[in-house]
Amino acid sequence: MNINFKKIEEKWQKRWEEAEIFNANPDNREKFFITAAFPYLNGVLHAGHLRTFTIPEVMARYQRMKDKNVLWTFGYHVTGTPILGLAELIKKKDEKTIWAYTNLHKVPKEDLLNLTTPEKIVEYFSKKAEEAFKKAGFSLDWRRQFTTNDEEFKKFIIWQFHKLKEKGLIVKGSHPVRYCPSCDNPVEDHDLLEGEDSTIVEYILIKFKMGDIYLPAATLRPETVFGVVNLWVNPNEDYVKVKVYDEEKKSEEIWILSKKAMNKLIHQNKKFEILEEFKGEKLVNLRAINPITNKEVPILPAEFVKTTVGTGIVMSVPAHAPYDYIALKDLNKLDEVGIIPLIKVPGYSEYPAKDVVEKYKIKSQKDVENLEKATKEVYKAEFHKGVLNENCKEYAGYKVREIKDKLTNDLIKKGYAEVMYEFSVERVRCRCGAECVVKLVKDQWFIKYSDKKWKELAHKCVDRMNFIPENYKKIFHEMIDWMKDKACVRRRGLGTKFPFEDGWIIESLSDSTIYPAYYTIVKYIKEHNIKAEQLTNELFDYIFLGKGDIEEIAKTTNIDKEVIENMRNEFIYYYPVDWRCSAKDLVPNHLTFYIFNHVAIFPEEFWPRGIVVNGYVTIENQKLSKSKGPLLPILEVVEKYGADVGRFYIATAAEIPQDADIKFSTLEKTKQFLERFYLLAKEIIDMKDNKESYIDKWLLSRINLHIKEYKNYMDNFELRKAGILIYEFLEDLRWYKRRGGNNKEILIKFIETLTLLLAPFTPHICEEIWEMLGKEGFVSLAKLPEVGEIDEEILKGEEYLKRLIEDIKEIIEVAKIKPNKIYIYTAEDWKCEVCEIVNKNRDKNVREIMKEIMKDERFRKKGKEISKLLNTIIKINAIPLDEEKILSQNKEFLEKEFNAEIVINGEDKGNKKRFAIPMKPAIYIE
RNA sequence: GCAGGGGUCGCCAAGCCUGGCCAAAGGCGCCGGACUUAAGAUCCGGUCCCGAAGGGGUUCCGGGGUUCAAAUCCCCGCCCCUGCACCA
Repeated sequence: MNINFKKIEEKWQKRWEEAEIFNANPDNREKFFITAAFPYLNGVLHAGHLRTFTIPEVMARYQRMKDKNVLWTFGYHVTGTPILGLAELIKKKDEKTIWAYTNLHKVPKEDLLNLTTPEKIVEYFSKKAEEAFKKAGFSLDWRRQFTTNDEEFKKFIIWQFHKLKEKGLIVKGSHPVRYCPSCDNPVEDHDLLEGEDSTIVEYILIKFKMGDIYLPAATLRPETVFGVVNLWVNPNEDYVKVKVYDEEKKSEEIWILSKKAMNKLIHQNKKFEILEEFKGEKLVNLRAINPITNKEVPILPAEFVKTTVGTGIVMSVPAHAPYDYIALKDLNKLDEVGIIPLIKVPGYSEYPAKDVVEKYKIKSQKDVENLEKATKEVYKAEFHKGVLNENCKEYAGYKVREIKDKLTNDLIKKGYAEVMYEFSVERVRCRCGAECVVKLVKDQWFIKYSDKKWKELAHKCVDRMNFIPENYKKIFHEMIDWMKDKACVRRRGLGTKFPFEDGWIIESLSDSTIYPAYYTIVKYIKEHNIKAEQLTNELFDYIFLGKGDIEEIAKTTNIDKEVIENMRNEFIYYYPVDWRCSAKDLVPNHLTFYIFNHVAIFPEEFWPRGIVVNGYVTIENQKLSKSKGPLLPILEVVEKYGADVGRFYIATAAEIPQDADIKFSTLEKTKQFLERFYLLAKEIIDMKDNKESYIDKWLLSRINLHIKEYKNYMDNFELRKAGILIYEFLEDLRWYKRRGGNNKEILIKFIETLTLLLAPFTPHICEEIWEMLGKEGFVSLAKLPEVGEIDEEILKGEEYLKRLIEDIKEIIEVAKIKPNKIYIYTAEDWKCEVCEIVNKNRDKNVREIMKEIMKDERFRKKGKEISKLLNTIIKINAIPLDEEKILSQNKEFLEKEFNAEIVINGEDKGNKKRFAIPMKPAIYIE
């Protein structure tokens, strides 16, 4: 029973292409614009792409069958550094790269060694991607393809940046990066030997004063500044007195801090001139003034002070920091310097630090293990539940977590404090072996995502958008709140030249935010051979914003007025994007930028309408990896299992938000399933009989019920549920046959429906069957079936029979009887009446239903019995049915099933009749 | 740390929002049967424990609670995964 899927697929792909049926042009139908985040082309399309792209592909086909005018297309992302880096690695014949690309990406070695420039790589992999899309049967409009390195597209990006700049959203500033001083370069995760998962943490330096000298105390808890009773230094470490020049503030000050800290701050916009070097002990017992409280405090020695973190100067807050508390006790100074409570925390005394030191039985500052635990506990409790007390001046009464940011900003604004960046882990090392530092990059260009007004617009957009799954609405709101300014230019890589300063290239996440708009017009640019230099800012203003004088623009750009008008109209027709689909990794970056940039540039009617976020893909429980594998290229799936199999499997392997695990054995099963479907269709088409029977109506009802459910599922992107429904169809067919159904007319309707519903998932095999059914035209363009009559009673009747069969079977098995005669007794009338009352009061709860029943005096007499009955009726969800009629109609069927005589409501054998309940008849077997 | 997702009867995985057709769908695996020369495929049945009458018992990470009724709602705790940006 080998079916040549490959041949079928090629046949239909060719026909689709010849007929150009997926090319989209505006007309008077309702439009549907769906997009997926385009792929980055530093390799072949793999199983992850297959999932993320099959979701919109299936949806595009579904909507097309709902008679929508669907725009569905793709571009390629090529800007940035990875492709550049790949070209260099290939040129160098890097062993690991060669291995990965020949074995995982399946690039023949002779081809691979040729890919020594970014341009060649883009050309090669874009061809491969196109081949993969085509062989997977994607219904794309191929006239709209482009890459982000096309000169025409770059003009679009330049226009976008002008729009942002006009609104004041492109700004210059500095920002911290991980940096290797030895390589003199920022380092990315994969450049690191150690400390890959480190993040950059902001320490606050509170500048204590000693005359005109500052001692910057580094802290993560600036809110405790009100409770400082002394400062700590490490007596054995090296400290320096320095002249500090701040390059940003252009100011000069004298500081004392550890030598190590100075060496770090060199990278953070500061220049130093050493005036004096000494050991920490020299500072001991000097006094310094807290700039916030003006309180003078002594400087004391402590060994726990590390100079690898912070400045080597630490504020001491014994009420809330276990280290400080125990160190003061060690020195026997606690009484002398005092202890100031600041934060009230439920479950702790005035001095939480004291509580935990006692709780963990900490005896000295050398007990680091317990001190860490204690510190964590106090910090957590105080941050989450703590409220600042009256010692905290204007911040009194606020919760720590609410006021912390404001307090910090206030301190900085007033000049009492500065920011110092540190890694979250102690050691971060570059591949070259050198220790990395946090460097503050100067004169960097940013997109000002921190802008409050901008954020408000983004929130407004999110409020109106649809999200699949729904909880992403909340997540996007949070993303918008957390968004900081993003550096938008780089020195290296492919991409658009930054229009406002030479030497920069627009960073690749920033050049891919509003490109779906470009899809709507790129076909005109290609068709009319429009050159990059013709694509002026004024032209884009007109097309996307309706601004400017078209006559003028036509003249200056030398583009036909009509063409410009068409572009404008096509944009208006298809925009906004109805759904944007992506895997969840793009949520905190691309998808959020997508929203931001749309609301900044376009009027409200063109803001995004919806986002679909899908989970990841694993293969036999292994994460995908472009460099280590597994990868499973789309082309390999298509080759080994067939396009339809791959599509159906991946689209239904998991619900959208869940991660999907690809299992080869299940893929194999899917293949068998599709083969069965095809053979079944063939069998039905070849049928000669046309026997009508009672069960026909049941099957029709089931078909209609499934059509209805299918549409509900598909409209909500519940592809897995829609897929499972297809299997239910086959189960229905089994029951239909078992009940003696064999009506060709009905079965043709059955297979026709199934073909239509499967077509978005498995279009090739469906086209083939559609043709076998003698239908005109492509199933891809056919209309979905309407929902016909659903006869609830006949559905319930069959369900009743199924349940009865189950019951009888169970008795036979447990009692180990071989039945000769089966007696079936339906419930007495009064029980059916109760059942009816229950069904009429579905919306009420049990107690209320009981009240309703007890209105009748006859029932009141049977109080106890009724309450039991009521529970059972609810539990088995019984509805009133003419059971006796169903039984007698199907007596023959039951007799055949059990090979025994069936007696309906006959002599009460074994005193069983009294057990009968609506939809659960009593049974006696002999 | 912050945020999000998750822990279900061998495995995978529904259900949870909207409590009661939930001993809990479906698939895989396993066991038995039909078909077949055989294999595969397909079909029928079984797969927590007990049971010679459709029943009973014990289950949905652990512990409390709400309710006539909890896998589902609430509280506390444990464990796992992902993201935290300048990188596509």
